[in-house]
Amino acid sequence: MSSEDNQDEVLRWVERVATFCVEEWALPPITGRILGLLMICDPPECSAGRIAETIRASRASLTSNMRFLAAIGLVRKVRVPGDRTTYYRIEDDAWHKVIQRKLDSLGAFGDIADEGLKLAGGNRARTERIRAARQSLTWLRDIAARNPPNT
Amino acid sequence: MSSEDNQDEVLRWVERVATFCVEEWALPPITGRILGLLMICDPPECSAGRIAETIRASRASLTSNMRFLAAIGLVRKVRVPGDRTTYYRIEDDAWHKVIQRKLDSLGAFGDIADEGLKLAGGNRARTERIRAARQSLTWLRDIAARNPPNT
DNA sequence: CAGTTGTTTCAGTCGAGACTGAAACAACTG
DNA sequence: CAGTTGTTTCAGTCTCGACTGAAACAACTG
Repeated sequence: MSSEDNQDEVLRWVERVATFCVEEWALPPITGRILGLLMICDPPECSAGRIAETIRASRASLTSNMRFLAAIGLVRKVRVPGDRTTYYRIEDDAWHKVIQRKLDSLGAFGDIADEGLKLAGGNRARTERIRAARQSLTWLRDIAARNPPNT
Repeated sequence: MSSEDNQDEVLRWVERVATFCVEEWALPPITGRILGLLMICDPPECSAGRIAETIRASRASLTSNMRFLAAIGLVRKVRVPGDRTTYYRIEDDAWHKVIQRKLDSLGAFGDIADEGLKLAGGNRARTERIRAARQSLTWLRDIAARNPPNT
């Protein structure tokens, strides 16, 4: 079923995911490939060694990337008794977390904007630009808060 | 009013905006500084030369950065008759555009996810991860479409 | 214990691209 | 025309950090 023919296609798909991660979120290429592969690999758990050879990356690179991905909570370590290998699995809510984090960062920018308003003083023309920015930022954050995802 | 005392504070604020742009959107530092300055400068229009000296960047860098910012529609060129200088002004909807673009890119990822589902075939455990990702992505895009900003 | 298998660390390479200075260019003035 | 002021181009530098290979390490087995 998941024959070798398929493998090429899967790799191409992984690469598309990686490209997206690189361009939109400025992640390193290998990090993107890992995420892509972990999204579609079968079974869902995969060892660092296996990932490394599949995406043609060094094990050293895998180590540091997996540590990073685990640290930010996108990937989980899975250890199996009687097996030396550490397996990794993408978190079910990985992409939700990514998006949520982006939304939170908009909130942080809102704070910066607020202080900018203070700095600009009462000057209407000067505060208007910042106010417009702040408005757009809070807009998205607020509707996200008001329309929680149907889990 | 906007005295020299203020200048330092403004520059610090600009730097905070720049840092945000660099960390969250992976823009080059100078690009971030330009955006920050254009948000708060008085008057709202500012020449490349003036920006350059304010944020301590070369004119060459300003040229390429302004071209980039104009190309993606965040900044507008303003020319005044009888004045050789080209002025720049941040677009009123600059940040709205930035956010909108990010939302659109999520749609693009949705397409990638769809093709991933085909690749993964009927295998339930395999499609579930992709489905979850797709779900989170479309969630935000959809509520954004349903709750247009109050312009 | 030696042997096997997997992981981590570390020093170093390498490429990308942000940034600059200087020179060329353009658009005006008197 | 020469002079002034602003802009753009271009070649080159320089920093950053992603990535790797090799060696050290860890956890097991017989």
